[in-house]
Amino acid sequence: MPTARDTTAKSDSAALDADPDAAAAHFWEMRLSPDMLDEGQPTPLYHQIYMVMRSVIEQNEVGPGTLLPGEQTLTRLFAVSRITVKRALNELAADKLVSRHRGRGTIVAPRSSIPMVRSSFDNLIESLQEMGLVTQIELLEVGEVSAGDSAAGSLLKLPANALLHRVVRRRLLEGQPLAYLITFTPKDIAASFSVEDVAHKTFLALLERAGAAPHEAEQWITAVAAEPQMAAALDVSVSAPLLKIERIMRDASGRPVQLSLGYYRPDRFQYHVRNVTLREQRGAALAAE
Amino acid sequence: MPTARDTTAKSDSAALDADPDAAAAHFWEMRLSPDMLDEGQPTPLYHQIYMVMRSVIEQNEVGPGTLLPGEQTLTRLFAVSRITVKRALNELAADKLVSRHRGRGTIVAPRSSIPMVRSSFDNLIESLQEMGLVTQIELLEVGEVSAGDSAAGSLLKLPANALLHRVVRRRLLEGQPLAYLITFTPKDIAASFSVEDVAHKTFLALLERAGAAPHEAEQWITAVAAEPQMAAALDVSVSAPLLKIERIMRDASGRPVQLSLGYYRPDRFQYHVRNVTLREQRGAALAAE
DNA sequence: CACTATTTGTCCGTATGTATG
DNA sequence: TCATACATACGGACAAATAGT
Repeated sequence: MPTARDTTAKSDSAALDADPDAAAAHFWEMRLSPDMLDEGQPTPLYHQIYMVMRSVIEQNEVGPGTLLPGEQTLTRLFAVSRITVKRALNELAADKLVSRHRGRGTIVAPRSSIPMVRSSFDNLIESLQEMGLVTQIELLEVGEVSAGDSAAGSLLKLPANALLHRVVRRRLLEGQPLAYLITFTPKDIAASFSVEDVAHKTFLALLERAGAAPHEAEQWITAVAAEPQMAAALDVSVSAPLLKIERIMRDASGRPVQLSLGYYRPDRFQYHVRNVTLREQRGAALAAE
Repeated sequence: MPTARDTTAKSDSAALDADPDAAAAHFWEMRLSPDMLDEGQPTPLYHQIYMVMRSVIEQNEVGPGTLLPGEQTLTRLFAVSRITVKRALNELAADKLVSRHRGRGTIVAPRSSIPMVRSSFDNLIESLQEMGLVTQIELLEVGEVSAGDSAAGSLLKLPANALLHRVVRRRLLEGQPLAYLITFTPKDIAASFSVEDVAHKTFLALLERAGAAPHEAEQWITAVAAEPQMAAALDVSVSAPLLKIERIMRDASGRPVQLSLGYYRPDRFQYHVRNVTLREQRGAALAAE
């Protein structure tokens, strides 16, 4: 992780320890290469380079203030023309990820520093406050849909002519968009929910009041590209990656009482699993093989 | 799901039930629209259309034998020129997802039916076989990196001059790309790993042999956009959403013994969590509020 | 202060790819 | 299929700003 003027920078090579600039150069030589790009892809080269550089910055491989290699150097490292490199760097600048100045170079911009939520579902009682208090809810839509018109109907195991209570909300973290949440509840359970209720009370409380207290839950976690609607609500670009958490909650009798679809900004929310025990962890290890 | 000559086709509208062709037309009218394309994106329009149609086919929204709308119709639905639609359909044909015949139209090809893996880490001993036997591993890279040159070093809590054993692999499911896996192991633990070992044995076995049997694991799950390299390996386009699972494994003494970064195709892998108990589930419910 | 090396900005001409009608 | 327009990518050239000598 080379920093612009960091005389304490270390490296594996003793020769590089003395010279921080050489250490930084070594870092980029190792990190960037022409085979990170693919001519066969329909995506333009400048955007592929943009993706690589953005990843380096967002994954904190280089810190704010770091001087990126010059256009000439990147031209050599990626084996493309200078115009192509320039365009990639300009896209980074347009996204405020770097700042560019003639004669000075391209410098990694300071972090926006919006805190990240790490939701762990094995000890969430503690992070409950972090999650519940620092974040706000915005009610976007309330309405009804036919079970037959929505994939939610079959997941909740309802006949096609049944009605579903549908709520769309947005969760904010420190005033910044965090998640886009769609909740489906069977009409008979949601009959007593008023708009006021939905806007101000938790669904957990409402479900308990309706005599449909959740007893178990099942979740599927995956990644999706942001569709225009949620992209606008979450202030990301269309097709940006989002973490999707689909959850079905059932009551003590096993009847599905709620389906929720949550779309989370990955830069502000991570799903955390810890203390995987040995038995599970053997599975986890195998899955990573 | 309209099928070419399926008189039993159903729809939410009674009027459409009588005419299967009208029902199919209605399906496509609802499913496709110009909003699904983004002129502002660097990805060419023909490829965006290709992605949309491929998704429709691979998600089983239409079955094999289904007649796709003609080029004229797609030209209208997507609001692009006929040549652009033609190119998208030709790419689908090149991928053997459809067959095209003059005068007949474009027909969805029989399924290769790539199953989806649902990795649940609470009962993985059973799906262990599913995961271990049905999938294959390809070794892409083996090498060493300096801890200081990689973010992995600090995560494994190693000094900057320490060495890391780095392995890049690809996991295939039924011959199709499933995951791109990068594994970092401290050099002292990995000293006994040969290339043969890495290519044919599980890391779990190798770690146990090296006296660094994993005892606990911690995971972070998030979504990222595919970089060019992993996009090529996973056969997705650059910037496609991928599920990222970062995992640190520690031995009984708490020392980190391995860091693995897994990038999974969301259409072939989902992280599944079930049987969330009441205490956890109250937290889960709140997080979704 | 000038001089120089470095770095980004701008412009040209050309070839190919993308998209329209 | 053709003609047209714009985007992408290349190589090259020169100008303008910056930092160090």
